[in-house]
Amino acid sequence: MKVNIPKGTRDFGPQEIYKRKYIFNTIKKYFELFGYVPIETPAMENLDTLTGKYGEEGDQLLFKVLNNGDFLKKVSPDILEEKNSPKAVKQLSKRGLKYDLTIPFARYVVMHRNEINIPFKRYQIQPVWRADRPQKGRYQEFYQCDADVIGSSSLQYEAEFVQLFDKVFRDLGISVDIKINNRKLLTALSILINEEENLTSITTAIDKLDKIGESGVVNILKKLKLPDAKITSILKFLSFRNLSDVREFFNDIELGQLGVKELEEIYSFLTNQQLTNTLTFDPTLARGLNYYTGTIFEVAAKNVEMGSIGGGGRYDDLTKVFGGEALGGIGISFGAERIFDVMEELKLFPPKIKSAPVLILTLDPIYQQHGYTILNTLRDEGIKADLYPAGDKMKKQMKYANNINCQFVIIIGEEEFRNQNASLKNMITGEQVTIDRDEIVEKLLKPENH
RNA sequence: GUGAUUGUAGCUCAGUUGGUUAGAGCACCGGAUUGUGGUUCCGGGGGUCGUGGGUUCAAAUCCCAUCAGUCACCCCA
Repeated sequence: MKVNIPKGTRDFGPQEIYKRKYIFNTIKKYFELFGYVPIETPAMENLDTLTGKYGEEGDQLLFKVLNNGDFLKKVSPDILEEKNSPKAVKQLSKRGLKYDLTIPFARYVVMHRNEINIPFKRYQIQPVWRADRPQKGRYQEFYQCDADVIGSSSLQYEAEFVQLFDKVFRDLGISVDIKINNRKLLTALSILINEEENLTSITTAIDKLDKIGESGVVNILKKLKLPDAKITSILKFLSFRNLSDVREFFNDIELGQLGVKELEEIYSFLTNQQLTNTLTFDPTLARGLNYYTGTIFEVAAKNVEMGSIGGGGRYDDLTKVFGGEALGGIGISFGAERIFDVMEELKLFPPKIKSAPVLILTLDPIYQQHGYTILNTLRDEGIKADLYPAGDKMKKQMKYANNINCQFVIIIGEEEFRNQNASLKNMITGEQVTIDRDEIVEKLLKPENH
């Protein structure tokens, strides 16, 4: 039988799990340190909760869960006859796998409005699913690591997220550039050139700049039938590298002034704070997600070819789609899968990311109970330990110990059994000593052995 | 959804213009070494050549279809 796993999914072996946990734990550590509290939401949501939130394309990428029971019986015959999938889905499926963590979070906030304290700072590290075609760094099942603050418009949180990005990537050893911009500036740009109805198209065009270059962006803008003068204005805006130019550029646009003021306030929060990584104002940063209304972030790894490994931004009315009161907020996300790939590529994982147990070897089944007693003594002391099942030749047992990267093995043979002691071998140095039973724990607990 | 590309041992790959029994390295198993792994030497097992069809005296090799992976685009993390 030929077995396989679904497209875009992966198995993770022990080594990969250790590495992934290392990333998640680092992120989690700083989420906690910054006062965020964890929540989890189900793998499945009602389809009504998910559909229509991610655009038409997003709806197609939703995994739908087939209804239980005789689901075909409940579908009206005309719809089956019509072969209209979107219509049929409504009767075939009432649940879907979650597509991101943000919409389920919004649903959570509305449902639990009276239990949460505003401002509510939550983090969430869970898998999400998208029926996308897989490619490098993109899977159908992947983890998102999100943190959001809702119910406050204070720009201190922007500063906080900059520092959160900075510290996490510092700890992981990835050198990054944290790019920052404000959607208000992009909106102001569309007001300035009197193209407000094209805001979204212009924004998505700008977002592609680093991929398709200036000429590519110009081509898109020309297709939108923008006159050359307006395109020139857009390019001028994109060329700015400091805020004073932007302020001057938007002299008469109130929203533009506001955007600059917000960015300046974020910078002033950070004035006396040490950042390991760079923070760059980037007017070309746009981000595709339409719900962002204020500050936007994107984090790019230096020295490696990879899309963004983190991002986020400020939004209004996250909860409005579910009929709750309009609560705005700001959130960021770490692209854990891509961070993993970057760290593999740059060989940034620490060599000793896991610790193998001390392995007890017995040279004859008659000593197995004896070994089992020692095993429990070690475990009681909190020493990670294991006992090789009796019977195999010493060579095979040693090989096993070597393969699982044991630092120490304890050997119980005829001699040790007779003298009530044990042979302790350091697998790294090859050094082997005979010690009393009582000394084993003491010896293994020595700090240089950890 | 659109396009490109690759499927040969557990893994990474070689395999000439179609031509005898499809190879290598690593991994695995055994031995050299009956109480010592990681180094060395010797030996061994393991393949429907992704699948199905076609062309041919003859197909891993050529053609068609199909499935799967990978990569790019759209979009996105």
